[in-house]
Amino acid sequence: MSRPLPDLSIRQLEYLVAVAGSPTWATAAAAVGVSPSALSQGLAELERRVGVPLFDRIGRRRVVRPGVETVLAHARQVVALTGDLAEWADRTRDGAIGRLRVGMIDAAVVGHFPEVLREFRSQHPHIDMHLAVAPSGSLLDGLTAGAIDMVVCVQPPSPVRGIDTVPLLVEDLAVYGPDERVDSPPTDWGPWVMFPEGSHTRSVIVDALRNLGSPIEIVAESHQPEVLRAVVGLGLGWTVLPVVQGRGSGPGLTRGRVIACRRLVVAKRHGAAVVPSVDLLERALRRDRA
Amino acid sequence: MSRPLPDLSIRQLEYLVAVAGSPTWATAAAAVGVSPSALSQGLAELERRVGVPLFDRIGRRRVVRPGVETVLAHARQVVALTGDLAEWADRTRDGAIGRLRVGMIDAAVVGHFPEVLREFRSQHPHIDMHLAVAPSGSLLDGLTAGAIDMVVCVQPPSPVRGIDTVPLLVEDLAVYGPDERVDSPPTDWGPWVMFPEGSHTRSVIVDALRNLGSPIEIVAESHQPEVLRAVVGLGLGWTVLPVVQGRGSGPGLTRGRVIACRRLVVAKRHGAAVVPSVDLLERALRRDRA
DNA sequence: TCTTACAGTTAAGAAAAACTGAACTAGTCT
DNA sequence: AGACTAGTTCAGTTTTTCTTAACTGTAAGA
Repeated sequence: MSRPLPDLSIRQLEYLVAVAGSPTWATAAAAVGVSPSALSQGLAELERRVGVPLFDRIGRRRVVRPGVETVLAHARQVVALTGDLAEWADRTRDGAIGRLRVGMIDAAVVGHFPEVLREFRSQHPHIDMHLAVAPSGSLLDGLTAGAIDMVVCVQPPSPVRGIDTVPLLVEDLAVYGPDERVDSPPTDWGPWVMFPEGSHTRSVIVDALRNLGSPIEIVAESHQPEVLRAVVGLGLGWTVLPVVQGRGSGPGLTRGRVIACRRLVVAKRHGAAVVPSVDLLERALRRDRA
Repeated sequence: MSRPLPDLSIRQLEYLVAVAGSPTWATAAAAVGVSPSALSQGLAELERRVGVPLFDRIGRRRVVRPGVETVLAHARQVVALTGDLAEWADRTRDGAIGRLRVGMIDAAVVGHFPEVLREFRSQHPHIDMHLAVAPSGSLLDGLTAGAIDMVVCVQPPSPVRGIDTVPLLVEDLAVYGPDERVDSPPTDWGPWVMFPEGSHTRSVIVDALRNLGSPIEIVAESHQPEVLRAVVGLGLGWTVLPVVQGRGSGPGLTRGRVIACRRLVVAKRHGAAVVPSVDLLERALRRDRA
């Protein structure tokens, strides 16, 4: 049943609406901002394409025939819908509305950017924003799968296919131990309580410790810094944490030297279109860093 | 508020709908019957005009972004509306539906074309038909005013500005008198009961009588032939009627010679578009005459 | 009746848009 | 690696649409 649709242009439908609402075609032409000739030709073309006579000549002017309200109604409706779409596009383009699926690691959410996120939320209430907090690896999985539009995570040890990363900030990783032994030489450190195997941060840490000559014995693992801190507090071992998550020292938790740093990046799908709302958030994050 | 609307073409919206419903753009291109290249360029243009990114690249294929359902919904709606319009146009074009405002003089309705009208009505039940029955003069007024699309009436004595007439049929006008005196010489005829001043038929009749040398004294007037016949039956005078309306002779009503003829014409506004439903009726009338 | 003004159309040419086929780029599959 | 394939870009052609200018037909004054 899909015979070729008449290829009416929005422009022509606009002409028709304008003509129906103007005393004379010349004024209608002025209203839509074209020459009377263009209007005349455009409407002739519209009439030809619809294949049904649309106008009557009355004296020296032409009027929309009674009996073609169907067409006129169609024109009005399409023009109105297009107007709505244009408005939607305008607002979407400057980020006033839109959909935003972000993934961030915990440190970014609670450590670095809580204020940025709060402010973004209040300044763009019409952006439909979802925030996924998870380890870098699963965030990047979500990104490739298309469930997330933008990720703030630890720079992957090796580039990931289909994902572009841009540096965002560098943060220090410090040793945390149960007491002042944290100031002893690295060879005396440990055992360790650490992020699980596969964690980007863990690979950074393990590399650094190896370089320092520290023995690497791991007695507990968790993705949650709070858990790691607590375990250290129980005296079961040492850990290495981003300083934003170490919160200085405390009872049973003493901060030692900075032994490495990890790079947080903004990751997006390779070739992903620039979406205003996403772009807006990324700018906000970078602005905060500066 | 009337910033220029984006000039989206129906065609481009069709592309979008096709792409959303096809596994691959190539198949979508085939579905709408254009080359993949055309589809690609068309959609790129659409995206440019809307001003908002519409697609994501996933692997080597492109998919409609989540978040632009707004645009997709708009496209679907407009395409559907256009389909409806196309269907309406098809049916209107071959006269299956439409609006039809006809004016006819009484003789045409009850004398010449009752069968044609009845059949037309039953064969085209979806044509919204209105029939106005009135004297020729007021029908033509209605025609110029645009209230009527087509008129069957007596040919006006002189051409009417803005109205085109095409002959339809010629009918005889006969003298009717109270008794066999109708066969006497014209100089003995009368007095007359006649259509009112201004009637086209009356001017035809008066001309004919004058040529025959009959005295023209008018004692009663009516637009209604039944009334004229009745008045003649009462013995108040003579009349001249189209033979279809004299219905032969009767008590107190004797038919005499044919003294003139009047031309019925089909009248339309000058420059009026050919509307299928109107055209259809006119053809039916002419077919009946042949 | 002649002139003038006006509403809309037609004509000619320029500019923009859309299409096709061919060459090309970049993921995917084997 | 090599063949394949989805989609894009390019070049050239056709189609559409616009502008200006000349033209037709109607209305309105003088």
